[in-house]
Amino acid sequence: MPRTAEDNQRIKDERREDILTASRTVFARKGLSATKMSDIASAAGLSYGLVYHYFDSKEEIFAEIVRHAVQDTLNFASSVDVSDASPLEKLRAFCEFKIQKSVHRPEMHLIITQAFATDALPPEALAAIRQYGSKISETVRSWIQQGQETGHIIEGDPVELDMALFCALQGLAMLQMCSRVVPRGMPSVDTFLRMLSVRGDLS
Amino acid sequence: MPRTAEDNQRIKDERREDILTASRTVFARKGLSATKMSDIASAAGLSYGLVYHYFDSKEEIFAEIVRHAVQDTLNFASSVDVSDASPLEKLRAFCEFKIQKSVHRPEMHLIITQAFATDALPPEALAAIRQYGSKISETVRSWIQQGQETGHIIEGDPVELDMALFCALQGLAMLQMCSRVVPRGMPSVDTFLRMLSVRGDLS
DNA sequence: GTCTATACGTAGATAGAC
DNA sequence: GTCTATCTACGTATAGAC
Repeated sequence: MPRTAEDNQRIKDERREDILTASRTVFARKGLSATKMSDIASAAGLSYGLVYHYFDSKEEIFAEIVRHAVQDTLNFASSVDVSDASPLEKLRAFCEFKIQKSVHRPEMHLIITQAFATDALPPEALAAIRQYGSKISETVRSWIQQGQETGHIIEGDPVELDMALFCALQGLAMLQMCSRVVPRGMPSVDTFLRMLSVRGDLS
Repeated sequence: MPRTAEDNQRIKDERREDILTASRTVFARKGLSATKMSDIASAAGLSYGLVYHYFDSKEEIFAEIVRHAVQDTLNFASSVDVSDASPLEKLRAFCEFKIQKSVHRPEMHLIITQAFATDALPPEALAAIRQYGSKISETVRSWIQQGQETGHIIEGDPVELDMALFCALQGLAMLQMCSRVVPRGMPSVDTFLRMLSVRGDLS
């Protein structure tokens, strides 16, 4: 009994997902240019040529991963933004999200950063990245400003505070990726939030 | 009048330094594997083949840069360590050093990190890197512990606090490297130190 | 849909001229 | 000491067999 068109489509979707999943680790570990298509193929358990059946090029895979990662974070930030939580709670939720991602999928954040730094990247992926950067920091900054108005976030330039938080989260993803195990003594959300919160608001 | 042996030696030293300086930027920007020898050559204003007169391979240049950067930071940390400053002041001095380096030579910190992450690296460079990681964090951790004993640093696992600080500094270098200009609103030392210091010890 | 074999280009490294 | 020309290896992408 031959496979139906639906079966084929399902296989195709699965393979695409396999490739993307495998690529995430390899890209984060070795970077875009150092990653060979053969690396991806073997990581995904596929033959070399087959990868080209699903993606036109290495850069296309990279761009796709970036798109997904960006969308993921943006979605979460938006859902938090429209919630009725307090500004500090929103910041906490966002940090927890990023930290959790850093632990379980450190590739994500790191690949986004690579995309920022790298030169040779498809224009579409670059556009997504730019949007991500401005949109996220814009949102986080608004939380900080609201918190300052209610007196739960310390005074100071929101841009600076936003950057400080970004740096901490960024560095965490980096650290997580380098040390290939989950190290004991991971920084807690509270430690990071101490940079922003007014004395006494955290335990 | 022919050049003396000293002249030749001086020229040789200068060229080596030229190559290293030029390489730092390129490596940080593009990563080890994406960097071509031709990139380095043109960045240094030299011909392609000449680079091989001074270095045997691309990896050797990279390793040399890493060694320098590591030594630089280690030296500073040691000099601070033996000073009679308070633990919090030592931490502040170290942060200021790293932040300043991040601003003026963001390549440094970023290249060290790359070296951590990358797989294909000369064994010697790897050894230097490992030493760096353990030595630095060991020193910083000792400052944190001393500060906790004198009551100027908050209670908590020193390993965790050390990591948090490391993340922030790490992320800053990354950010600095990605946004190719010196952005307004750079995080201040105080903001980072708020993660560690007891309430009221900072302005 | 999946694989292996091949053509093409590019980058690392060397040799030899000036 | 400095350059250009060349050899070689490897990685991308494609073509064609199963």
